[in-house]
Amino acid sequence: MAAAYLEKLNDQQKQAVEHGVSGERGDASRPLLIIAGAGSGKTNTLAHRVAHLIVNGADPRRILLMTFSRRAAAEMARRVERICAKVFGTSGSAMSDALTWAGTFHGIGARLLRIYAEQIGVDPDFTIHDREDSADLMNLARHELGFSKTENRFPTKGTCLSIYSRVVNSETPLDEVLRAFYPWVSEWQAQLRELFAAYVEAKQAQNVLDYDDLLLYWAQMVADPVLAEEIGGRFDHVLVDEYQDTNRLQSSVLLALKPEGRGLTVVGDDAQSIYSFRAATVRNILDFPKSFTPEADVITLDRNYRSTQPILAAANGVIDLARERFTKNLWTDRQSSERPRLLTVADEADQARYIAERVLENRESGMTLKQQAVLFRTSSHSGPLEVELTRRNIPFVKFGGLKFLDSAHVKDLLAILRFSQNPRDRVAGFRTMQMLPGVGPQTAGKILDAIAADPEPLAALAEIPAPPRSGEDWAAFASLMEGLRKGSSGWPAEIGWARQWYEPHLDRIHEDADTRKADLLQLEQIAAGYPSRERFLTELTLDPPDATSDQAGTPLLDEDYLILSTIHSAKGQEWRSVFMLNVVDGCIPSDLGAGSTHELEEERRLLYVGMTRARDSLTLIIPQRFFTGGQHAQGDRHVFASRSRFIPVTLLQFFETGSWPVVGPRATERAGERQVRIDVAARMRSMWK
DNA sequence: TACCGGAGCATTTTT
DNA sequence: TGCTCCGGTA
Repeated sequence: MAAAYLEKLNDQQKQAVEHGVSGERGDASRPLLIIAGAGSGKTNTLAHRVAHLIVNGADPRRILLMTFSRRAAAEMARRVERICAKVFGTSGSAMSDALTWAGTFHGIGARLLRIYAEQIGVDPDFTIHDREDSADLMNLARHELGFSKTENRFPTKGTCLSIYSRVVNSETPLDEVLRAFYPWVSEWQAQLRELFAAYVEAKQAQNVLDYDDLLLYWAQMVADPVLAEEIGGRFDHVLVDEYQDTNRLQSSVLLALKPEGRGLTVVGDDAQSIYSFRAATVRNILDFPKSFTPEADVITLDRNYRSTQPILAAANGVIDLARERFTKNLWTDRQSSERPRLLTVADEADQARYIAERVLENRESGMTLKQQAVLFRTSSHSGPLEVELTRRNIPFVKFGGLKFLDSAHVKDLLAILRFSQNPRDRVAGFRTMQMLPGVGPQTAGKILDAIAADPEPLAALAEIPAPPRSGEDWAAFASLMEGLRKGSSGWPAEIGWARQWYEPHLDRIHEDADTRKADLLQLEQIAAGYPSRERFLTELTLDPPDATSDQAGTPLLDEDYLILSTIHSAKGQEWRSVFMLNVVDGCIPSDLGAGSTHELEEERRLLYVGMTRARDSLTLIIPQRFFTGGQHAQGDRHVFASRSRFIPVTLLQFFETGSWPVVGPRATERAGERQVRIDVAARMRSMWK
């Protein structure tokens, strides 16, 4: 009976896959917690479990699979499909569309909200604000309430939004949140409450939802017993990945969906919890078993298939020093004589040179660039390295940090589309109007007020007399919006229209209009992949393209490139060779994260997560001296750094320590490089010719 | 009322 | 450093 695809799994994995499926019917509904250490084949196990459910008769359309990112969901669906294809023969590919409910918490939430919108009094045409939009709206409310001109400085829009978000996501009262995380703004508690009330009202009046609302409204829906049963009843099985990085609001949703835990499986690793800044709490995973009677079953996967034994030993050493440990040490039988390297270099420039050289050496010996990755705590840490890689023509793609969507021109174009999708969306409208010459905040506000009352606001736009200084641009704008309202030309032609209207304004507003135009063309390409404007806007907000490459535009799918990534974005991934930048106090742990023990412990786990991404080779680099962002405007801009406190002397035994460059023949080599540097200037100049 | 320039300030990680 | 806010000017 045992299916062939189960044979490659180890006993624990097999147990996790078969739990409640192959055995007695009676325990089929028992909730399950899988504690899966780094590299323990977690994704594979979960995929097998889903496939196994399907093979044993579960309806894939009634399986809800929630992962941390869309990318992870897609990967999971792909694997499930492959396993099923083997079992069912060729017809397996037919089920690729069948696993329809795979996505992130936020994505699934958005989808359910559109379905049940009418029942809960929400207009299904709502648009979704990303972080920046939310901050802008918060700012509008902040200004209207007069908090921007207080004697003592009122917290900035970003801080206000963070506080609001944490209150919502952690289901904790405002005063507690302020006390624990924002003690310096506690004097503003009353005003913040007022601000948040205004913010919520504004969102509702404008028919927009922010990220938190997608969870919050979902939680509200399932707080109603009838709706809870209806929505919960859509799914026979609910599986959640990366459970250690969910917050209380998410666990509330989950428990309301499946109060008895029937068909519920969650997977995670408390040692890899690194999202508490987003109100994720490790308590979710720890308290999961006891949330049910009888308690959920727990299966632990502690065999690591990824890293060599010396790498694992070092990583275990780091996490062993954690203040609280809840789980296991990982083990492996992948022997190797190569210990991870702990390398001291003079500064960030040397760090960059070293990596460039090593990466090329590795490639010479047959390791592609894609099999190598450079990880760092903070997106900006990779700056000098990016310069060095560009100089040497080493292609790379960077994950994390600033995104494509954050650039002003892309946001402009999206604002036009969003405004036409939902004319009540004030942030989008504001932004759109102000692209017109001679239209500033005042005029934009007045126009928006004037059309808001009309049942067809965009149609009303045509009736409005052109603002005095907008001249002929107004007519073109009005006809564009009219066209977008009617949707007569369809998707994706609409985005082309909007772009053509926008381009002259782009030329006027920005110096470097040409590179920006290329971005817009790329956006148009991406847009073509979506069936409708609404889907495009929603999914782009929920799942922004997360990579930026040095060659803007071309999707580098076939080419070879080096991976640069923040540690956060590296979650769940692995590479043969991993380099970690700036393993020094102040970077890991980050100065900002070293406040409470809580935060400090998370920084430690961050280092652990980074180290456990490596398969064969791991190098931690310690620049002794580096530039700071310029905090000390007049003072010394160099900072002398020391090895991260997470690697105390007692752990040095796990590493091969050394420094670079090695004195001697290398010196001439470096002198040679310096001459090459002149080329950079030449390249810069040639950009303008 | 739009827009420009200067001053002052905060400063990570992401759905 | 790069962004936001503020005040002066057209």
